[in-house]
Amino acid sequence: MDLVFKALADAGRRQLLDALRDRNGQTLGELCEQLPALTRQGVTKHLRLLEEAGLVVTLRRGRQKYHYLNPVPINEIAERWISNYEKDKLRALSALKAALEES
Amino acid sequence: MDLVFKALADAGRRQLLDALRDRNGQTLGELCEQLPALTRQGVTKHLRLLEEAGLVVTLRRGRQKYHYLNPVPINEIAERWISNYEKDKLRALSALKAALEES
DNA sequence: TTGACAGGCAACTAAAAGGTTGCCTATTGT
DNA sequence: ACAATAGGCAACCTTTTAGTTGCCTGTCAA
Repeated sequence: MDLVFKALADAGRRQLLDALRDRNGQTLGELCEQLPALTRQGVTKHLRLLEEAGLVVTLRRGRQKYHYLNPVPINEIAERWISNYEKDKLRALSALKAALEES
Repeated sequence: MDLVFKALADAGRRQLLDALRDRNGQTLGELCEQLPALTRQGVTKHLRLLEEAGLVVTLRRGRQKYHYLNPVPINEIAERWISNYEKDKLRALSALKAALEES
């Protein structure tokens, strides 16, 4: 769990998660194209952390490595924090927000 | 939003949030008792980050400072990640499963 | 009004994290 | 077979972050 929070703490890694959300199963090279600010090795490091945190699952095939988003740990965060922290109030809040946006 | 992730990345800060969840409105001194591993100044630093992230709201009265948990940013995380990721969750999982089974 | 209590500020140290360069391995296509 | 492609590993540098110590400010109560 600690690893998940650490992994989410970096903007570059969140960007990688976003990239995988937009298109799942990308290779390292493809992901690098979407983070031009970093070198390939930099991206590799981020992906390793994401993988260790269980947020990304990889599949090596031939000389490419495909990366897949695993949403389960994020879901677990929600379970922990949201359910603990005034779930009722928040439900009321988002209900109110939805109601307001509806009109 | 970046600050929220950074703030949540540290185990000590999450511990502080837990302490406030268990009993809201604690003073710095009270919070220090629950983190005996840290000095008062260390706890102060953590609380400042939590406050900057909007996760904790404070109220100074006399010589004490009361700390209150603000669950809204955590809810926003959930809104962002869960709603986005949850939506794709089944698709991602089945894509992953299909990819794994293909080989 | 003075001492004790609650907390704040600043400088410093140590450890961790982000990022790079350079080189190595394995796979694929010609 | 060999050149090109996809990625991995390790050493290194730099910045950030966690934590400390030391001292200062404001408030309350005797």
